[in-house]
Amino acid sequence: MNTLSRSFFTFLLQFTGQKNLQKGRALHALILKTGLGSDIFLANSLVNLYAKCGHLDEAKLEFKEIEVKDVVSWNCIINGYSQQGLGGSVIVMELFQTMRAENTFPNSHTFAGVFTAASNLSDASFGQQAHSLAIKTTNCSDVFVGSSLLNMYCKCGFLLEARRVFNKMPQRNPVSWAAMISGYAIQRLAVEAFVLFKLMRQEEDDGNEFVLTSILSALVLPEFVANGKQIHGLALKNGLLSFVSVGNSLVTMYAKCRSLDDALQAFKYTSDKNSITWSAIITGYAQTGYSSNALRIFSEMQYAGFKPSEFTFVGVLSACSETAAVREGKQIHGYLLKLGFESQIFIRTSLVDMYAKCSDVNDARKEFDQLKDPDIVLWTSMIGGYVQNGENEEALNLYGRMQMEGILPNELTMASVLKACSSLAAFDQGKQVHACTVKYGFSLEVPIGSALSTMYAKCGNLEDANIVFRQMPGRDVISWNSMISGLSQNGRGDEALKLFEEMRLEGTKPDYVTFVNLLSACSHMGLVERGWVYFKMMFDEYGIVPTVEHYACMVDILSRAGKIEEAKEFIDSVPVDHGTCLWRILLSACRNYHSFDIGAYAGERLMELGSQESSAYVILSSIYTALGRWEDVERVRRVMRLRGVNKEPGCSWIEVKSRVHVFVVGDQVHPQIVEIREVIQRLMKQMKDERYQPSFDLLFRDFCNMK
DNA sequence: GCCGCATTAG
Repeated sequence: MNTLSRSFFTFLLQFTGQKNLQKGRALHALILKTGLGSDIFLANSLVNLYAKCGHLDEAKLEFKEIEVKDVVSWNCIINGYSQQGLGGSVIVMELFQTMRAENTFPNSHTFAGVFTAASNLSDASFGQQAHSLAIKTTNCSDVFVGSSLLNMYCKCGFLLEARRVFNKMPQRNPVSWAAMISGYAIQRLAVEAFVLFKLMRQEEDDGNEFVLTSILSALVLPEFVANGKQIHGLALKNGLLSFVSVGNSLVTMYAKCRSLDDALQAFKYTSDKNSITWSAIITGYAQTGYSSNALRIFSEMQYAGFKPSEFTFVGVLSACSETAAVREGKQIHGYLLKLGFESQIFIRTSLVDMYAKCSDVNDARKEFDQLKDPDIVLWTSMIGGYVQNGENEEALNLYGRMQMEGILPNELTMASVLKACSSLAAFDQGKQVHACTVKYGFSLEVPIGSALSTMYAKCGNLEDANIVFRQMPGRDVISWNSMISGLSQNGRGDEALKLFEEMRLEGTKPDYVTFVNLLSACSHMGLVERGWVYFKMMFDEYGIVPTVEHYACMVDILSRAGKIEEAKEFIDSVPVDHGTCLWRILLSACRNYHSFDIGAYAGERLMELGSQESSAYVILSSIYTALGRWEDVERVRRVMRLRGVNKEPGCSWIEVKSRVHVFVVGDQVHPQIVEIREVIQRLMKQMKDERYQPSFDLLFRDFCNMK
């Protein structure tokens, strides 16, 4: 009897290790036939067999059959469920309570499973309760208990607690090191992770494939690429490159460090590629701006016979977003429908994002509306989509609906909503959103801080913009840019230029937007020389190649200062294709300075280029009127009619008590139009009384008449 | 004689 039981047991162990359910079942039948089913060792091992094969229902059935359960019976069922992730871990909590209620004392094996369940659930209070019980009843210096415990604290975000457990461990194995390092990696603490990795190498060995993937996942910024290469070398030396997980982590690491050539090499040398390998290189290219490479590799992947996963689709869809490749995007949309991925929430989010970035905000909304319970990322994507497409009112409407449905925003939601407020100059609403950011406990880090200071600046409240800007714990180039442009746009150019000097002192490298802001500040203040200084500094000191925007600012600076001739020569020297915008600026300046000859020249260039802007034709014809060249006046007006150019009506808006009031030229429909007229009359009278001379010269009059 | 810990992709 004893010998039979022992040999059954040996086979059960073997089949469990092989996860061979078929042979296991046959053996199970044999055990019942021979009447050995009540042997506790065999009964526990049967529970374990079904649990390890993922058949938890059968495991549970066998577990219930055991009349006198011992701690191992409980351990087998608990650990079976804890390996099933989130769903199983909930059941572990119940099982653990029942076990204690039935007065079975947990041991170190139990706690290992319980801590794993708590980490799956990110349930720190469950984990801590179990921890205090473990201290009282179990030998906590066990390496399995220690590793699962510190992993639980890492996954719950208690890094210091995790480190305390880690430090106290009398012995550590690669699992402990991997868990602790990935704890730092999750919190983006690359330096701490790497320091710990070095400590491991000093103390013990080189780690295994799990340790290497953990440390690689921490190295996500270009400044860590050298560390990443060190790990790569170590993996090569220790023969760990044969693990596909290591290859995948290397590809991801190089891509995140923006070393795409290295990422491609790592990809090529990963011999046993899986779908993750392909997704990693595709996402890498997509996120570093090499969208066409991403799409090319996506088709190679299918050619190589790999089925794309949901993660692959997220990567290729983001590649389509970046290049606004709506045709490819729609094809990929069709493909993922065929594979049945459309109900996955982050696929839906990528689709919304793709359509919104392709300026197809209606299709984006269609995708958004198809999901019953959008999560916060999806809400944010849709709201951000509206903002990107200038549909700021829609963005605020949707945000209102989101609040009504009781969904809590995240930092990115708030940044988008603030941007909508900025564009609408919706001051009251902006302040309310500011209050919400405080209520939800968001700090003034990028992007909220910059969005807030931009909002205040765009609404004309520079003092509050500055307060927010000064309180930001860290400022990036975008924060500086938004404050500089806020000052410049509100007529405080001198402060904008001072702030730029402060930015340089603080060591933040300006980008091309900074220089657009600086040049536009110079233009408002009439600082021609200073403008030239910045224009030259941009390339000479920072290597930024000027774009049409910068050339436009220079033309503006020169022509506002009345240097019309110099502006014309400057435009003729511009080495890039600038379309109509530079001539357009010069033409306006010629109107103001009555430089009719150069004005006529600029206007003719605009007509040649087929300008669709009515004002260009209007000014040109008024210049010819002033010069008495009636045939040319007639010719300009004929071309204008022929091309069907219409004057866009002027439009302005203001927010009063959370309502936006829009006015169009010649507006008669505003409900308070009578009162508004009275105020205008009063202002006109006051203006006259104070002897202000409005400019009503010949050219402006003509401009008004042509409406 | 049975049971336990970790990694990569948005």
